[in-house]
Formats: sequence, C-alpha cells, structure tokens
Amino acid sequence: MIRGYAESDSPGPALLVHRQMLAAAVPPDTHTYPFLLKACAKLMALREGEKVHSLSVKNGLETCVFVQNTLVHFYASCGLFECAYKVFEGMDERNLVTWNSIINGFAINGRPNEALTLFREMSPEDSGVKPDGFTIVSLLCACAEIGALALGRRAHLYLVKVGLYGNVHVENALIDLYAKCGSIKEAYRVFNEMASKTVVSWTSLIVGLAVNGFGKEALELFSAMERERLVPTEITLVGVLYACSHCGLVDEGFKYFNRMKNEYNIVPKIEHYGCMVDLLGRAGLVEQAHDYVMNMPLEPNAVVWRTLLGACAMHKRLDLGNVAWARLVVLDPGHSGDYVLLSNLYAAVGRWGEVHRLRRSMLKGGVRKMPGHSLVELGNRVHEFVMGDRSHSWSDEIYKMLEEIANKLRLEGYVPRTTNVLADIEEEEKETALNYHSERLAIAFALLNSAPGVPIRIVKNLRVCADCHLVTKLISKVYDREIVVRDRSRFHHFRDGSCSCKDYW
DNA sequence: ATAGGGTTAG
Repeated sequence: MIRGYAESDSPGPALLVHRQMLAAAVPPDTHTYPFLLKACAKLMALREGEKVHSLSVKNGLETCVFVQNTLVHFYASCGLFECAYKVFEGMDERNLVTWNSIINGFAINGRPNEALTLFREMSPEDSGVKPDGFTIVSLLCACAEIGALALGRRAHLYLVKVGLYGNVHVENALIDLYAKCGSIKEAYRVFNEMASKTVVSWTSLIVGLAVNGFGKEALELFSAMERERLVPTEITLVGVLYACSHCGLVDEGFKYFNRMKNEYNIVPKIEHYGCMVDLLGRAGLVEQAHDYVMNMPLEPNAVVWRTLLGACAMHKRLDLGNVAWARLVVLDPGHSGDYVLLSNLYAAVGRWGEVHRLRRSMLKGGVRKMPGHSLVELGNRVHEFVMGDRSHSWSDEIYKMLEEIANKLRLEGYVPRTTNVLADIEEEEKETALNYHSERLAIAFALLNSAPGVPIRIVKNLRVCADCHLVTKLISKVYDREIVVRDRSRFHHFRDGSCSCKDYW
C-alpha cells in the first residue's frame, strides 16, 4: 500500500497508511522506510520525514543502506543538505546510489562546488563504485550552475568514453549545460546529434536560446517542435513567452498565451502571468502591465510586482513604481533587489532626495545590498571575485589592469554612468565603486590570463548595472574579445562594442 | 519486492 502511494503522483495517503500501521503495531521492515521517505520527499514533508528517521533508529533499521540512501535523498530534496551529509558521513557501507544521492543533493541545492568535490572523492579506487548516467547528470548540473564550461566539456568527453552518450537524460543535461554556459553552438550540436529527443530536449534548447538573447530562433524551434507534433509542456511555454517579451513581440506573446490555454489545455501558472506582465512592461506598455496585474485571475506574487517595478524603472514611471513598491514592502519586505530597483527609478527621474531617503531607510531597516560576485573559469579552476575584493593573489595585477582599461576607455570617449550607484557617496567615489564591480575584476583577470580570441565567460549573481554593461561593450571592442556574461536574469553576448540584449534587459 | 537523474517568469 505504502509503496503504491509513494510511487504515485499523490503520495499523501502513504503517510496515513503508515499511521494505521503504527496503530495496529505491525512491525516495519527495511522496505517500509524507503517507500515512506520517498513519499515524504515528494511531499516535502519535513516533519513527517524526520519522524520516520527517528523511528528507523528506534527500530534499529537505520543501518540499512536502503534506508540511509533514501534519508540522504529525502533531506536533500527538502533543501537540508547538511542533514543529508550527516547521514552520508555516518554510513559504513556506501554504494553508487549513496554517492549519486549526495552529489545530486548538493547539485540541486546551489552547492555546485561541494558536488564537484564529492564527485572527485568518488573515484573507483576509493569508493569501489563507477559513475553512471545519474552521477553524470548531477555533475553536468553542477557545472551548468557555476558556468564551468571547460569542466563540463571534460565531463562530456568522459561520458562519451564510458558510453553514456546516447542516454537521453545525459544528453538533455548537456544541452542545458552548454546553454547555461552561453555556448549555444554546442547545445545545438548535442541536440542535432541526438538519436531520440524528448520534449525536455526541445524545451531545454528553446529556453536556452531565449535566455541567450536568440528569441527569434527560440520561436522558430518551437514551430519546428509543433511540426513534429510534440506536445509542449508548461515549461516550454515559459520559454516561448520569455522569448517574446525579450524580443518585444507583444502581440505574438498574447497569441502564444491563448494557444497555450486553448490548443494545449495548459492552465497558466503565476510564471506565465509574470511573463505577460514582463511582455507588456518591457515594451513600455506600463499602464497595461499594471491593469494586467490588477485583473489576473491568480493572486499576484512578489515576483510579479517586482517585474512591474522593473518595467517602471526601465520606463521612468514613478507613479506606478510607487504602487508596485507599496505591494512589495508587504509581500517581501527587506528584499534588497527591490530597493535597488526603486532607487534606480528615483535616480532616473532625478529624485535624488528620495534616493538618499531610501538609502537611509535601508540602513535603518538593516537591509543590506547583496554583495555582487562573479565567477570566471580559467584552466581547471573557477575563480570568484567579490566587489572591491583585494584578497585574490593576483590582486595587484588586476587593479593595474583595471586602471589600464579605464584609460583606454576614456580615450574612446567613455563617461561613467553613476546614476545607478546606490550609495550616498561623492561622485568620484561612485566612479571608483563602479570600477570595482565584481564582473570587472573577473574580466580584467581573464584578459590577463587567457589567449587573445578565446571568449571570456562570466557568471554573475546579480544583474549587471548600466555602467558595467556599457564598459563591457567597450572592452569587447577595444580588446577585440567576445565576452559572455550570464547575469541573474539573462545572458549578454558582447562582441565588437555591442550586446546581444540590444541594451534591453 | 526496498534507494537516485533533465527543462520554469524577475
């Protein structure tokens, strides 16, 4: 019974059956807990799972490798990777599933480096197990997260060698890896070489194209998918709507939205409505975007209001920006990104007094701007840079390089755009603050340490500011370098002084 | 009979 429910789409009753089992004093065996924990993992039922954990200890079944493996999986899927690791650490016997569960646990919980470290520890000599398709998918997922393209390529070579090329899950993960590393060409190659594609393969590439700024291609690919008579999922449609909004295709976006409902019977989720708000707002139809938010059938969440606030900042609509802000301070107070957006809006309309007032209220409320950090992979290492950081061993050279860059750009007629600096500091200091934004440190370091002609790839945790965007465009021209920046919201492919986002991000 | 994988708006 428990197994039946655990493996179904609605595993809830598995927990009820377990309670009846306890009431009837039926002794559990080593099969009971794995199924129960599987149900708890699906339901994200943390409390219930912890209870199962202590029951397994009480019944002396916690040394069973099956129970422990599901415990690792359960904790990881609830986001408690420390608990997962504690179970993993305490295990006397580990098998391939154990390793895969813990590596995947770190990979899906935003701990790519731990995932990679564990993968290295998993060598057959140490653990007696050999990575399989599951392991590789988690590994590729971790590489994708930190934009470790070279490492991902090595994993690609490796998995071809061990005969995993042809495993559709692995190939889908490769498409996602290359797309998330900004290398659409390689993503396409994997896609084209696939013997049998699933909807996920198509969706991964459509989303990948869209976020990389190739909206038209994403829509073409969607048409090709329809011609193959494949049925898109709600995720496919997110990609399609995203492509429309980032290309300014308002009418097209509405057409797809309606087709999603009528042709594919997909009930739009908050994500889809969010895309529609972005579609209108980005295109400058801020009033309509606001009406859309007010009339949507789902309760608008913080992300939706944030999208509207972003549109207001983009198009200098202080009135509606205040409306969005009023909702955001209720729905998601203390979100530093919202302060940044509002401050940029105030600055854009010249309300400097308000900028300072906001800054003070941030300080008073203890709202800290999230520190920007950027990653860049060179050779076998991923280097991390934090804004203004001087702890890197190459620090002196990097700052010298930044000076050189600044001088060269000034000759190109560059003037820093300081309006978006969220700080009550003097103009000259603002320039300095900008000059040390983390992506600039990363770019300078990469210019110093890579051969001409090799594209530089940066992964940033925040969105790039207008000034860094301009500077990166100029660097791409002055240093004749392709620079790919993946920021919080999308990709920027800088080449010869311009960006694939067409300054629309 | 028992455990693990891919794509999601700003």
